[in-house]
Amino acid sequence: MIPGVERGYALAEEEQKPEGKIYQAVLTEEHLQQVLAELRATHPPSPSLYGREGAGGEFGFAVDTETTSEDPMRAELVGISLSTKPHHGYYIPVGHRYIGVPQQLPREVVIQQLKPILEDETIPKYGQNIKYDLIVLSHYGIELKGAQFDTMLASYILNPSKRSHSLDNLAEEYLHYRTITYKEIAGSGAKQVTLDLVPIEQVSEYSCEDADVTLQLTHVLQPQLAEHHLQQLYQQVELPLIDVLVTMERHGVKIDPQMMEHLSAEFTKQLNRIGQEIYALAGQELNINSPKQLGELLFEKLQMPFAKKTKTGYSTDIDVLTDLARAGYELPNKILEYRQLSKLKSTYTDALPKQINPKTGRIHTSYNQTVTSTGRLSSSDPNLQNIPIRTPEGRRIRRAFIPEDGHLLLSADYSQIELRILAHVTGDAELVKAYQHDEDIHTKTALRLFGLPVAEITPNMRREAKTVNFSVIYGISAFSLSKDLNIPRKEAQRYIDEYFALYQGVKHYVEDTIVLARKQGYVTTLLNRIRYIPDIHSKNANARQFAERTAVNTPIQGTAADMIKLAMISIHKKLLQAYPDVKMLMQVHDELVFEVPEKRMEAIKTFVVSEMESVLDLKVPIKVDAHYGKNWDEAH
DNA sequence: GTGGCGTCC
DNA sequence: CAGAGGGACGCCACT
Repeated sequence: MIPGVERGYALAEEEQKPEGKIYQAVLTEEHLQQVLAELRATHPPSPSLYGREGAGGEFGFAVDTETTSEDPMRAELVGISLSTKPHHGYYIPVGHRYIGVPQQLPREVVIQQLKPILEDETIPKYGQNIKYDLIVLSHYGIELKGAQFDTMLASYILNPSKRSHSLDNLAEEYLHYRTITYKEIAGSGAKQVTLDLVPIEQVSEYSCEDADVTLQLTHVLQPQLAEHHLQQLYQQVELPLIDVLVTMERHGVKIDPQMMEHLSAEFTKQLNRIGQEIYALAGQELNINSPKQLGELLFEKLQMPFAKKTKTGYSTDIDVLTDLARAGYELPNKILEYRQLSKLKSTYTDALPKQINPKTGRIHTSYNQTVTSTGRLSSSDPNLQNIPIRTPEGRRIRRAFIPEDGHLLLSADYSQIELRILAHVTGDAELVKAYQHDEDIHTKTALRLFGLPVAEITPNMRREAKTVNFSVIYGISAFSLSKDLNIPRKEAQRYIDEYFALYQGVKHYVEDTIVLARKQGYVTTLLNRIRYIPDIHSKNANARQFAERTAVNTPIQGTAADMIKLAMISIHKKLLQAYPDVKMLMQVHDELVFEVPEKRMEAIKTFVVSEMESVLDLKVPIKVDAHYGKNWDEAH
């Protein structure tokens, strides 16, 4: 704790909340009716005000749910807090269950009474990470509508690179107010308990404060969005995306746990076999999963030449082991094989079945909308955006992702989306022309790199050109490209030079973007998503170059993120109306996966492709590939 | 909790 | 001369 600053109190004298009972626990029917009347009274006076820009915060109320779990798909409702004006809050406990708990209003009654207000779209609601509350409330028959402001999303849109957008941090930053933390009322570590076991008086103070702070933050953040011209991105993209993500997360995806178990058993056998081979070659037993022990074995006991070091010792990563294998050593290959299987088993075939929700029998990832600096989504618990696909063993894991009976999986992915956006953003004549004429961009680059006619371009030349095409987006160096392609550094540099000689618009874009980032301190995407690049002025050359690559990459990656978000929103709205039995299941950055009734597949496929391709009008055509099948692997 | 490593786009 | 690829999440070992 910071000396002199007690939790729950303002940091500065003038910021202190007024004295008096302003946070109230609601325990009687009479009190509840009073609260409901107050909530209804927050209705905007005229329908024309609803949804009007700038109306946020003037009417409506903040809402927050307290539950027994961080995972909304497993959470049970403990209480609901509401705030209609700053420094005021109500907490309605419905699920506390400790010895000596006072009489609470029956949950069913509270739900039934709150439902019409929470579902009234014309009454604005404010929340912090309101996606969570939407999912929890849905399990009690409430489809919250009118969610007009999410403070976490607003903070993210204002500055996506911040490490945290938690309410505690937002309160401190924007209100200079230190909130009661979750740990302070629930404990931490082994002593942590769920909120249903914490006294109502304590949870009431905590929860009312959260609703209160959320309301206050809405007043502060809403004008800031307007100032930074971020309202459109917020209203047109991030806010409507919440409903899409809620639907996806709630529905979940089906996996075949038996198939996973079978794979795990098979991997175990192979791991044992390869492990024995490794021990034999090593002349000792060791923990192959320990980079430390592995480094000591390879570079001390066996005296292999070490290529690079980490902060803590020898590096034993895939590059190092591959180089050693190329040099003729047998052991590194075995270790690589072991590593791959070990990864697949521990991260996927062992872990995924444990994530099956017992109530739904499906896997419900969490899509986080406020993590990445570029505007992409991330996925966790479990992460469904890094399911293997490259190797045959990996693809077997994808085969365990299956549709509901009578359905098929449809996968639709943007073809070369970042290169197409590069063409649009840079306006490069050659790139634009190539895409407008539907040419093979990798072959086109290969023609230049190798100075040969089309007929003489080998698949390997095209592959190398493909690597160059993609590497440019990331701002790769000749050093890394040479390692990637296993070619001399000079040759790699020649590739890069030839690339920029052909695509001069890209060269100019790279230069101009760095200059612009220096001048304004940030870069933006097509939809005006912003990312600050403070290190662009760093005197540390490394940090500065990193910042320059970031500045160049972010508008590309971020615009691709904008595009697929728009597509998700559009598809969601139209699907809900026309085909409610079609479900969007997953997003993997440039891919959307759907669960589709077999009979409807052809129509849906055509619809999805058309929506994804047309959601933004760029200088170049956008192409989407779509496939379907009985599992996620087949759908590729 | 941190670092190394590996999976994805 | 060192460091030299954008964005994520999760598992394991080790401290």
